[in-house]
Amino acid sequence: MEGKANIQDVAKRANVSIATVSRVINNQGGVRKQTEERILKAIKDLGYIRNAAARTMKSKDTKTIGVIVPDINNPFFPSVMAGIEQKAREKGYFAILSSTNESPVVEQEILKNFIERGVDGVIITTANENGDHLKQVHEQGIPIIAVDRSIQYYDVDTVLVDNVKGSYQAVQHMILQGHEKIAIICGPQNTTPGRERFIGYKKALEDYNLKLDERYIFQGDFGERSGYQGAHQLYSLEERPTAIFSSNNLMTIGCVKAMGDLDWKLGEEISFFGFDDVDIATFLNPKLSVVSRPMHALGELAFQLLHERIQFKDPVPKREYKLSPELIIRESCRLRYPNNSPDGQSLKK
Amino acid sequence: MEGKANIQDVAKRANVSIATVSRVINNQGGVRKQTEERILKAIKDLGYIRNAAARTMKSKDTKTIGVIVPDINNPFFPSVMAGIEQKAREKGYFAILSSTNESPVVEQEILKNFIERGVDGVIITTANENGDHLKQVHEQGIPIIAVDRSIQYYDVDTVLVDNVKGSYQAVQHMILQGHEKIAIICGPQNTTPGRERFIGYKKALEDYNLKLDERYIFQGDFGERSGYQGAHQLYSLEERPTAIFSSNNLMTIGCVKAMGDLDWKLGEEISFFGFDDVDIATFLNPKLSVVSRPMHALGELAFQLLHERIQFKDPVPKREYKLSPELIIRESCRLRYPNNSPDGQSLKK
DNA sequence: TTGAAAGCGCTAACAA
DNA sequence: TTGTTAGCGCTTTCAA
Repeated sequence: MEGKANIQDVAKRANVSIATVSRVINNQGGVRKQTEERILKAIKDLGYIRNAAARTMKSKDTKTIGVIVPDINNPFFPSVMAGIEQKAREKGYFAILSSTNESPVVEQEILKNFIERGVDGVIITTANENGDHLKQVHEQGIPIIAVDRSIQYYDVDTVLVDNVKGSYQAVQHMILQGHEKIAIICGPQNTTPGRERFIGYKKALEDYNLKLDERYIFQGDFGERSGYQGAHQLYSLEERPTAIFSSNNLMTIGCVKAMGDLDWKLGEEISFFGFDDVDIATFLNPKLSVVSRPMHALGELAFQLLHERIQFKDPVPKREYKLSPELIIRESCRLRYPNNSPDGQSLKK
Repeated sequence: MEGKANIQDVAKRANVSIATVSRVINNQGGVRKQTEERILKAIKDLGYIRNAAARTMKSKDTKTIGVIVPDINNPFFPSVMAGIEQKAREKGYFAILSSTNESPVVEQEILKNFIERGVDGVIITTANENGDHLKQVHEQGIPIIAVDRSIQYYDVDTVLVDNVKGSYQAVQHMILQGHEKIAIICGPQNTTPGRERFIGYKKALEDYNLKLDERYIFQGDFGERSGYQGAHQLYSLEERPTAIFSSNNLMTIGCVKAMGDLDWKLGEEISFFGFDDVDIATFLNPKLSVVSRPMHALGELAFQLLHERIQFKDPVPKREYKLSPELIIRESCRLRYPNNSPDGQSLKK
């Protein structure tokens, strides 16, 4: 049947009022079995599909949540999104996904669009942690969950990975392997993960009485290219580091690429630890040691929190979750002084 | 200001009628400058954001397109999506993205949801090429563009990669390198790429008078695991192939992993060519030769076609585009008989 | 240049 | 168990 039938058409064809049709559509009961069947048949015959816009105008909620990520090409985000989507579908919600390309302007637009569409909630990894632009969302009474990056200027439920812990442990591992000249390729310091991973790095050095050396700190932007540049810069140092910690997946890839180009022997001349597991990790020789994040779980938890907020509008205080990352020790971080100091004992605090 | 202002509130505050406010919101002109400014101020003061649902009810179009992919974790799709999104944003459209996990049932649901929401068009890589489930969309007069996988039972604009050509050239390359026992790890034969890449493989063998050998054909499902299994199976053969062609990125990864585990020396004992470029390609030694697809362009073109369909509703006949893949010859396919037949001359047709 | 008013398709309160 | 009806917030004639 030609589409575009509306509730009127169905009512007419089934010889009932639109109210009755509405009852059937929404499974509200209170309709005689016989009538219901007639209506169901009419719906099928007409190929009727209810108009969400009209429905939303009355009932307010849309059963839709908006999801915003900064970079859809970073495999981390599709994984998180998959987690969100799965849980959302289970609860009868529908997720609409958007990527900002790290542009706060685009993020603004998307957010506005989300409000226009009346999403019931928003899950966001923001391109602008300042958070001013989220105020409008908040004012509309739309709950927000921050994932992976927190929001500064007001309280939002937040789901993070314990970045400090992850990078601390990674750097600690390097130290215990005897490394002292440990470089870091940082992420942007205006992002939670960028900042926190740097903090973990500094803390580990401090705890083991290694002093921070500016030369070994490279400011990257979480992009592959900056990882590549970072490795180059560190290689050009007169006194090269013996180990490098990379703050995320893409920079790890760039970094390892550079090492190949520079013929900087991974595992021999330069040890390595990366935040985020990557496809290439197990294909390299030596295999990359990494800090791995529970991406799917991150997404699931985010939706769960959002769902609670949507259902119980009461102003529960802000909640913050930190999921633990997992250290995956493979082969790229080798003992620094195989003869002198087999396990770095002398360095223990 | 507390949100949820509507056009009424704005009108009241600006001392005009809602019609005038509407004119300003939609930039229709015909409003005195002074009045417009008053209205703009009211909008700002009230934090007014127009209600898309109400708007849609009148004006029909939503400036929204729906995008469906089968597997958001396959990096191919995020790239395509990025292409779509970019073009869409340029034209003032908003893309809502969904992943089906290769489930036709989920795809159905999503499609229905898209119709309910009144999307202006759909771009889809279907999990069910049969296409019956798309009829309802078609009947609503919503244009559809198929990407990467075609639709069988009725005419839809389609954007594909020239799979036959790509795999033909890859296999041809292997043949010219002197290989005769060339295995293929196939994709599902009920998908366009799966079928077509197999066809290219067969055609190349035929053209060079090599006969098809059942033992060298492994049926995979485009997932990493099946690539892994494929390599294992081929390795277990009494008479092993000397070269393998893998039909997509994920299976390539699985395949190479297996080779590592089996200590099947890539490039020496076994040559390799894969469809789709992958991150790991240039990190392996030897580097992987691959057929690369123009993913971003695929997405851009898809949106462009869709946009045309949305604007000019006239029934233009179905169009089908095939973008050419690119052969990236790196190192994983080596000469088979370095002494006897240096460049495969004797095999030329 | 502005305003009044008729719906768009639906839900839900109230009536029967 | 079913029907009548009043909006939801907006766009868009038509009139002024």
